[in-house]
Amino acid sequence: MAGAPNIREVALRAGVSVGTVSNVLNRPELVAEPTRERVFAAIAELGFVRNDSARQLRVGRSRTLGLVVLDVANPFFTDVARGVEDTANQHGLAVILCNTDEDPRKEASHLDLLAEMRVQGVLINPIDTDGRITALRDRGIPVVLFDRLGDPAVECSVAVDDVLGGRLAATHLVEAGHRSILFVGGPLTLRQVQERYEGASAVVSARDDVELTILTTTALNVAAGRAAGDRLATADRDALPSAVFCANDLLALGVLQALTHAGLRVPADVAIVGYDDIDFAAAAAVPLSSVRQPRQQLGRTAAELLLAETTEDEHEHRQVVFEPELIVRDSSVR
Amino acid sequence: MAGAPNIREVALRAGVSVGTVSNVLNRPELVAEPTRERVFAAIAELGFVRNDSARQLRVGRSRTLGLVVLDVANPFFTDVARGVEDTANQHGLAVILCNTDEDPRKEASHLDLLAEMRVQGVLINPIDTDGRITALRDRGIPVVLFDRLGDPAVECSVAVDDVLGGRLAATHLVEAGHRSILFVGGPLTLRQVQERYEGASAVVSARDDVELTILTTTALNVAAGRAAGDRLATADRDALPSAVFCANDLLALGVLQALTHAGLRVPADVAIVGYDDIDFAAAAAVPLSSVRQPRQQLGRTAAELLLAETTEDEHEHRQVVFEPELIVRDSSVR
DNA sequence: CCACAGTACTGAATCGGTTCAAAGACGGGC
DNA sequence: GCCCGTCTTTGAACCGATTCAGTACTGTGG
Repeated sequence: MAGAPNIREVALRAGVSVGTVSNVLNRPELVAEPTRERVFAAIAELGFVRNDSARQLRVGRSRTLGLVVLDVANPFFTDVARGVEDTANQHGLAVILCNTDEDPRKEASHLDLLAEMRVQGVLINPIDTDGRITALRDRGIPVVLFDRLGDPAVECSVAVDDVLGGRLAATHLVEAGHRSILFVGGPLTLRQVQERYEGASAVVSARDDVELTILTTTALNVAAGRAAGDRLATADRDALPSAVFCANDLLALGVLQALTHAGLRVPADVAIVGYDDIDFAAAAAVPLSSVRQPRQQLGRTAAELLLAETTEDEHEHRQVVFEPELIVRDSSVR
Repeated sequence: MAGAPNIREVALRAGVSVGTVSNVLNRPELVAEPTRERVFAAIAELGFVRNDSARQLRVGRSRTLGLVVLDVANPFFTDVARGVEDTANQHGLAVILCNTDEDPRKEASHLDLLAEMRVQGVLINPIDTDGRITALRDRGIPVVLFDRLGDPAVECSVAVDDVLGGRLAATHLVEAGHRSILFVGGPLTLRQVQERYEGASAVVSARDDVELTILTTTALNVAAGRAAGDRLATADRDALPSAVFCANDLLALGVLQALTHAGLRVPADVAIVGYDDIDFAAAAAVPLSSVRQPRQQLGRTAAELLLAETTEDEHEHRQVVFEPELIVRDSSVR
C-alpha cells in the first residue's frame, strides 16, 4: 500500500472513477474545474506517480528516443547529444544514450534493448548497416542516421560533408607548402574515416609533387593517438612526414602529446590538423587547427527529422548535409 | 499484424501455450529441449521482440537504472558514466543518462520521469537535496549519491574527499611559494565546490602570510572559465593573484586560455591548478597540474552499491570515500 | 496394481493505465 | 412539461507478458 498507490486508489480518495483520473492526467480540459482540483489534491496526498509501463502498454509506444553513439567520452558526441536532448525535451521525450565503443556486438545488443522498449525512434551513427536497422524499421520504429548519409528511399539522415572536410584540410596543408602528409585514423570501416581520407586523397592525387600515406588506428581516442604519435616519433627521422591530418581531434591531441613528449616541435617539425573542432582543440598545448562541424545543430536536426517521421502522415525522407569549415590555429602554420 | 507479433502468435505458431513461450524466454531449463527449439524457431520466423512494458508492468520494476549528472559535456562525468555502464551491463541493466546542467528544475523533471519509469535505482550527483530524493526512496527506489557524501542512516554514497583535494592543491601552491591564491569556482551551492574551497581555506588560514580570495562562477565549464580569466586579465595588474586554483579542469582550461590570450604567461605570471585530471588536462597548452579522482571506479562502485541495495535482504548503507591525488605538471611549477 | 514423485505443459488471473461508448445532469427553447 | 444539445462522468474492455495452481503423463517402488 505504502509502496505505490495506483490510479484506482486515487479515484477512490477523490470520489471519482478511474476514467476521470486518467482524463485529469491526459486531457484536463475535459474535466470540470472542481473535480480536477479534488483529483489533484488526492494525487498530492497519496504521492501518486503514474506507472509508465502500464501507460506504454496501452498506448503502444513509449515517450523515449534512443541515441546510439560510438563513444560518449568524445566531446563531439556529447555535443550532438546535447542538441538531441534539447529538441527531445521540448517535445516531452526522454533520451536514452547508448554507447557502442565502436563494437558491433554492443551496437546490436543496444538496438535489441531499444526495440524491446518500443522507443519512438532511434538516432544512430551506425558501425555496420547490418539487418538490425532494417528490422527496427520493419517493426515501425523510425531510424535516422546521423553523421552518415543513408539511402534516401528508406531513411532520413543528417551528415556533414566529410569528403569536403578532408579536402579542406589537405588543401590547407598543401598550400602551406607541405609535400608529405600522413593521414592518421581508423578503423577504415568507419565511413567518416574513409571519406575524410578520400577528400584528402583527391586533393593530393591532383598533383604529382605531394605524397599522402596512411597510418591506421584501432580507435578514435586520445590513447590511439598517443600510440600513433609514439610510432612516428620512434621511426626513422627521415621518414617523418611534414604534416599529419587526423581523423578526429582526440587522435590529434594524442599525436600532439606524443610528438611533444618526444621532443619534436609542432608545427615546426610536424604540422597537425584535426577534425571536429571540439572545445579542447583550442585549448591544446599547441592550439589545434581543425575542421569544424555544427555539432549541436547536427543533433537538433536529426531529432527534428525523427519527430517529423513519427508525426507526419505523408513522410518524405530527407537528407540534410551540412558543410564543414576549416579553423586554422597554430598547429599548422609555421 | 506485420507491426509486432506478440507472445500469443508465437505460441500459436509453435503449437504451445503462452505460458510455455514465457518459460522459454525466462526459465528455459523448465522446458524440454524439442519444445524449446520449436519455440525459438517460431520466434525467429515471426521476428518476435518481447514487449518490455508488458513485462515491466507485470514484474513491477524495470531493467534500467537512472544516472543523473550535472553536465554530460564534462569528461569527468562521462568517465564516471563509463564505469556505471560497465557494471550495469554486466548485470543486464541499461543506463538512462540524464543531464541537469546544474539546473534544479531539470533535475526535478528528470527524477519525476525516472520515477514514472520505475527504474531499479538512481545514481545521482544531486544539486539540492530537495524532497524528491526522499520521495523516490519512499516509493522503494533506492538512490545512491555519488561524488557527494550522504546520510549513512538512509543512503549509500560514494565520494572522493574534496576537502583533502582542496588541501592538496593549496599546500602544493603554498609550498611553491605562492602567497596570494585565487579560488575560481561556483556556484557555491554545489557541495563539491564548497568543500574544495574549504580544504584550500584550511591550509591558508593556518598561516598568516598567505591570502586566499574567491571568484565565483555561474557554472563549471570552459566558457565560465574563460569569462573568469578575462576578468582577471583586464583587472589591475597589481591585483593579480600569483596562483589560481580552479574547482575543476574545465574552468582551469578556460582560465588558461583567457590568460594566455591576454599575453600573460603560465606559470611565470600566474600558476594554475585544476581538479579532476581529465584526459585533456595533460594535453593542454600548458600541461595542467590537477587533483586526480578515480573516475571510472567511482562509477563502478556507485553502481555496485546500488545493485547491492536492490538485491540484499538485509542492506546496510555504506559510505565509500576515495582519496584524491595531486598530479603536478607544468602549470604550477616555475 | 496402486501410490507417489517428478517432469512438462496449460490457461486464466493479474499488473495499472487509457479509451470510448454510453449514461447522467443540466439548461434553454418552445 | 418535453425535447434536444452540451458538458461531465462512468466503467468495462483492452494492451501483452508473467506467474502459479492445476492437469497430464511417465516412471519407480512396494
